[in-house]
Amino acid sequence: MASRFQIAPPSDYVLSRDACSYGYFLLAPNHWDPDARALSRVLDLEAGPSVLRITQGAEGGRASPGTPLTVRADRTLSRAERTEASGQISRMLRLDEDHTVVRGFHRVDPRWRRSGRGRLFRSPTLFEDVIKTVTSCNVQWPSTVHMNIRLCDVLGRGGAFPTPKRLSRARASTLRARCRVGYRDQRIIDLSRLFVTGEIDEAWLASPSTADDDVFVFLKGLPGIGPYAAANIMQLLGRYARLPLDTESLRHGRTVMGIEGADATVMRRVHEHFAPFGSHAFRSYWFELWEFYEAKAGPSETWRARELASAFTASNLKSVKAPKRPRTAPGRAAAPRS
DNA sequence: GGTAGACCTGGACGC
DNA sequence: GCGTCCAGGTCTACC
Repeated sequence: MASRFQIAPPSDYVLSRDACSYGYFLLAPNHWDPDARALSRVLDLEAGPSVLRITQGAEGGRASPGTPLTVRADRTLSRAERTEASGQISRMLRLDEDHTVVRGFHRVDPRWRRSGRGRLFRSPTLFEDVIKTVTSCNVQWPSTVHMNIRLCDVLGRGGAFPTPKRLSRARASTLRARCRVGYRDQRIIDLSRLFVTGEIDEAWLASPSTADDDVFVFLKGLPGIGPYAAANIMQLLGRYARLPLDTESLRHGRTVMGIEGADATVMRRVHEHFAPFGSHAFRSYWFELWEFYEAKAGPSETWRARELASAFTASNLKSVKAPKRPRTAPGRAAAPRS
């Protein structure tokens, strides 16, 4: 018999808004159903994989903020498995960030107060976040989508994302030939081994007593992790002060912010622009980018992964004009959302 | 410390 | 359908 249980989210939580807030919600094994407003994925739990489906209120309807999340599993889960699943779902949906955290962000950047945006989707585990970040480097979005589908199909139990143990035992040739990860093959295996041996310590990385700079230096020393990937993993850890600047930042700087000049100049000015947002810098930066993507492809809660993949190639993005919105620095009046 | 080139895949384009 | 070019971040060798 299937299991069903509920999770109480923060009082301002809206699943369709807060889950559809970062590209990883479109990457396997995650599946967002825009019609039902439901997030499904396989979790590799103690007794084996289980397909979980998360909804808020009536399927397909608009739930009011804070409505309990309903989780349905395709098999009976033990009490321990329900606890395990709840913990992973909480991490994925950032249920640890209550309304006071989001309000704090809106005080610094009031542009997002009306929509309520503030939380960013991530993976159920740090390991999955790190590997997904590696698959997003040096490729365009469709390749990232395909690499994650193949990793789950080839190496995940029952379609789940592969565990560190399984990936650490994989052959580089399998990763390259069947998962199409290219030169990332050995780096992914090496990263997985570091998780298995405990040399990557999530508790230390996530601890408020660990300085951002120390985390950044540590991450940058990992195989396959450079400055961009390290900064991205930091935001996935909930450390939002540093920006993962990449070619998308250049495009945003030029087309949306109107910055001219050489790449290094644009990068520096993008960094300077968001620095005043302090510990919320990445949120401000990201929701500007997200608004641009929504101007191109419609509201993110309507996106379908496979249809969307082709829309997010560099050539397509370059051809789209940015939404018009006055840029706002911290403390200034909020611009109305279009 | 800064720079150039290799790494690999898949999309775009020309024929 | 095939071949070529290009985009993308990290790593290594070299200056």
